[in-house]
Amino acid sequence: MEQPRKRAKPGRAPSPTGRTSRPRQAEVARLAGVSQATVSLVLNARSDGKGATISEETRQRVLDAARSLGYVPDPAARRLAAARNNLLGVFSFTATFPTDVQHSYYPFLVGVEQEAAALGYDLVLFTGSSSGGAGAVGPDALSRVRLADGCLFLGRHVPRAELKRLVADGFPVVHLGRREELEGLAWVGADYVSASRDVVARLAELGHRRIVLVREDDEAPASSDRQEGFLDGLARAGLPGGPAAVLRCVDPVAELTADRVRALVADGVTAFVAEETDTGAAWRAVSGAVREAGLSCPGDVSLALLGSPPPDVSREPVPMGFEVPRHALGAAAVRLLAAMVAGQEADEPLVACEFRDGVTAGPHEVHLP
Amino acid sequence: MEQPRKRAKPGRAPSPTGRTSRPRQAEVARLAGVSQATVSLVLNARSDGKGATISEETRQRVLDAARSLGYVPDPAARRLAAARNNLLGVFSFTATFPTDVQHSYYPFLVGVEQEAAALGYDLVLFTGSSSGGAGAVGPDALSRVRLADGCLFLGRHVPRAELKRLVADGFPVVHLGRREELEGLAWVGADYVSASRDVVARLAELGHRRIVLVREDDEAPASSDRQEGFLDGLARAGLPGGPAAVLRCVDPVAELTADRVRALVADGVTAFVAEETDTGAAWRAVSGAVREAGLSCPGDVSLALLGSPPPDVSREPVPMGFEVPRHALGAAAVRLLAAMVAGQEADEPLVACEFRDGVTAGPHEVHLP
DNA sequence: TTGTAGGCGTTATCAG
DNA sequence: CTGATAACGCCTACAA
Repeated sequence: MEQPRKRAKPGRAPSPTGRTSRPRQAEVARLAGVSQATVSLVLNARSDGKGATISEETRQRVLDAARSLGYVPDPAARRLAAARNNLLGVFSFTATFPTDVQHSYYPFLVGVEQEAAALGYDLVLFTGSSSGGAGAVGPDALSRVRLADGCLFLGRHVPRAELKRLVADGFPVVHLGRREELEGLAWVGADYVSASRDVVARLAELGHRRIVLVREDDEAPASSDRQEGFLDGLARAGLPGGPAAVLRCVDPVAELTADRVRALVADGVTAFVAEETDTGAAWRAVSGAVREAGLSCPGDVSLALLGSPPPDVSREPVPMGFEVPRHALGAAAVRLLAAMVAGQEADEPLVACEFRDGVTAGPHEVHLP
Repeated sequence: MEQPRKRAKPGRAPSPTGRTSRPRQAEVARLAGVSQATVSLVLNARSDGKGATISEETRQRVLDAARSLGYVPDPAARRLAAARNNLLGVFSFTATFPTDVQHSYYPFLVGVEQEAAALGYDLVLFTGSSSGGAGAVGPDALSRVRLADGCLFLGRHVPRAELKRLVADGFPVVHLGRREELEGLAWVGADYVSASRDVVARLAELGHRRIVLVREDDEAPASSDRQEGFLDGLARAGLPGGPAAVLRCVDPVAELTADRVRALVADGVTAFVAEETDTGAAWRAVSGAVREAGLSCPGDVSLALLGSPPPDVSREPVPMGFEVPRHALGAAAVRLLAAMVAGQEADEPLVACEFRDGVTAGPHEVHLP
């Protein structure tokens, strides 16, 4: 029976570039006088002692041969055989690198990259979420992410149906930012509740007895969390809470006039806490109104900001408050994703924010009657 | 004759999670009631009319099956079979997202992402170049990039041997930034020569007859290019060039004193041109010394900066000069890389800089004797 | 201790 | 028009 002859270049279009092929394990094996499998064994010697059943002499011969040939394993083949490609996806619903740096995911990506590197993963950036790029825009645009071992999602407007499908299929998915509406979707977020509570606690510690929160009129989880923590902080300090402690403004800058601030202060308020938003309106309103009212900041009243100051006012005095740990969030998301990819069901949804002393809050001396 | 039975999970550790593995072409085929090969044919339908010998009905069945299964081709397998990935690699020799945003590749990446999206490629960020991550630091660290169809390299310190290997093997590689030392390495860079020449031309047009360049004492291609363009600009305008027109400083801020500026002006110099460097020292020195010398800027002398002003002086008057088109550079690099991947030998190494009028240069009235 | 024999998922060729 | 089938380069259970 005649063996079918090997085709010269079977199933392969002639390489357009005349690519010279690199040495493979088979050639190393030939040079070392061993089998290809042995080469593989030697090259992937388990560092954990186990399975290292290769004679030192053979080992050296193989190593020498590999070196002299300049052998380098083919990553594609390696990954194919390992049924895993060490790739984590990153999918954002706006351009990952928007022209407007302010709105970018950059700070998160710093953490994402670092942690991915530490864990031995490379990153796939799926493009065209906005720009209408790589994946045809069809309803299965999201499906491209399956090429990675798992995928990280950033951004607000997530196509629920698509994502649900991925989750249902058991594809490892992590969302950066709290997102509890979607059953079974893993996420990591910042612990705004604790952080806000801590800020209030610190103000109380400084002697403040009447503290108000200035927030915008939206229903984002990030806002509710802060309010919850704020009110909880008041309660724990035995301070008056309730609706009176919260100023909910549609347009903070317009509504929080100098007069209003003066009235509040006259009424006994000694500290203002602003929530952080995209626009930074709440903080801008508070600090502006206080200044206009002619009140000195750490002296007459104390201010705090539940988040990071907007970049364009970064030259102003640093407000007491907390930093959203964007690096840490990115890193945590990657850790969680990697755990899911590895089949462990670890979860670490909430990441602590870092308290920031700042210079806008000081002790409040209780005035004697 | 008994066929050897397939092992259940041959050569593969039992999946710890029992995670459902990604669907393969075989399953799509089964669902569609065709052979796996047919699936492959349908999915890679040649757009160039040829070989599209598949009945429309079958085609649809296959497509539907693939969609309903969420099928996505395995990039590793695809690569291994000598096809394309639709993946472009990005490899930087420092962290791609460094903590210090100033030194980041962000502006380039904006262009890279946009162009990749437009061309239908996703991006693979190879991590750990610095952080010692994914690819163990071995000599084969670079070779991971072979998973992609081609790779973009950013950064100064490139392991020459490794890169050379990739290039020699015909793997499509593009370096972002001029790099002619390495034979055969494709690159894209900014056209500093033309841009600098244009700045001089503009100054000459404004009536300036004695113009000097202040540069630092390094040998970076970016510096030499600017000087070359500067001198060429002088020559074309029929102005005095030669070494006298170039102030080469080891420490510009220290060497370019107010006195020296005064002396130069007394000698007939009416315009100063500073090169752009990492530190921005040349520009800082020039603008500082002129100010100290009590000279008004667009009035007494004109200034120009061959590049973008350092961010920390961005509130100062915008200097005449040019912008390094970082977006465009990133985009051009991707275009070139994509062309190489497609087997075309296109090249567009030099990208034009954008002239910036600024407010630091004005007409020079020739004083009557 | 080493060699043998699949098989990972795709692509492309070649007979039916 | 479709179904086998042979690689691609590597990994590993199992036999010798």
